[in-house]
Amino acid sequence: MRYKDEHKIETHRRIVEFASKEFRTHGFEGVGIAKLMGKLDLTHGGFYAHFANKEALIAESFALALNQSLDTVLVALEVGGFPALLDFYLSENHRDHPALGCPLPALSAEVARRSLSTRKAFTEKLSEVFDAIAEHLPETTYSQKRAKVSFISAAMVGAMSLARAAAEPSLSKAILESTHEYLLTLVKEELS
Amino acid sequence: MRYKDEHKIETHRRIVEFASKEFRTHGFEGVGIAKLMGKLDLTHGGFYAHFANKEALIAESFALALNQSLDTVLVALEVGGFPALLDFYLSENHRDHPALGCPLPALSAEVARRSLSTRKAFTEKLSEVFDAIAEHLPETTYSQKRAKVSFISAAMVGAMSLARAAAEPSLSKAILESTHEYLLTLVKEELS
DNA sequence: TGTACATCAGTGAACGCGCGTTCACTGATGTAC
DNA sequence: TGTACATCAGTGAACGCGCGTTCACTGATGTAC
Repeated sequence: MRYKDEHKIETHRRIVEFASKEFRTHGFEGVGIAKLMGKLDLTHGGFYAHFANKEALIAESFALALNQSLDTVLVALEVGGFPALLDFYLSENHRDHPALGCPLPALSAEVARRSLSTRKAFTEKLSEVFDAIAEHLPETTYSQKRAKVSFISAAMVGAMSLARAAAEPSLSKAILESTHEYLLTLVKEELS
Repeated sequence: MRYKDEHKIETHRRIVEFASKEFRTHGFEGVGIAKLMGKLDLTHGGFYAHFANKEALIAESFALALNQSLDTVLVALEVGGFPALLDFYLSENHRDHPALGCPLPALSAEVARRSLSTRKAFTEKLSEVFDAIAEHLPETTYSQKRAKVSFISAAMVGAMSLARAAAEPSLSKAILESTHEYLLTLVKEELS
């Protein structure tokens, strides 16, 4: 073959990687194929040599973002347990940089409105994420761990969504801080 | 004047009311002016006699949705306190009918990406909502009440966002139920 | 009560624009001789 | 080593479409006589 195998794979990877940031920043509908490809010094026509359509890019780049976010979460857990996870997830830095953060607060409401196949891909990844976090919990049964992970995730995701929407810095910060406080109490209780 | 005062006001109200449902169902970008007006048996041109632009409609109809949602929340609180609120908010019925439900899980991620004026209108309404709910809490200080409301709201909003995105019914239900369980424990603790 | 009139809520054609997608093509590349 | 060639990653014009917004207008209405 006249191009190395790596070549096309690398371009594909670059598109997915960049798209995952753009989607987190502007939403699925706020990112156009032509502009996206242009920012990568490519033209829009080539897009369809890599993806069946925009929906396929959405599913793939969402999964990448969730994987990357999970990696960060696991590192925090290994370094400092749940307190470290709360510190990093519920930080102002995370709030102010959606492009590099967890895709759930930025995009899960939009995922709910997309095709069934996109939602299925999302669901599978989310379940994997819950399982990976659950392993770090002290609860005895699997279902207890899953329940606690679901709750903590819901609270963190909701807090981040609301904190990003709030225009008043004090309100935004208060949402992050109170969620941090209550969740910290919850994960510390189990140690006593 | 040749039309009654009520006439234009009533048309304006119909547009905002219907738009608030459409936005919750399809997102801000998923609703077009022409189609919206068409469904109300009006033509798109008339829209600009009622609103400066689409952004103004977004701000106004989001505020309406949040007001209506607050009314429902307050009724639940008066009827059965926080347990009743959790029952209704974290129900499958609420999950499956976003058009008539709370706009926060459906739209707060999108609000975060809109104009500052829209975000300011959102922030003010959200603060009012928090205050109204806070009055039903037993905590002694205002800031304790606000902190608890922020946390409960964040958890409910996040749980609903994730539950709506999840394609697997068992996962979706599990998120709602575990959030319900943990929040119920939280609001019952204070009684002991 | 019946008619002429002024108002303005609502109409609908038109605008420029960006969207997702298709497709005939081009030209940089690795390979074969 | 140097050249001819086949491949296919990427190009860019074109498609139909819906978007938000503007604006000259129409015609249903309540009012004045």
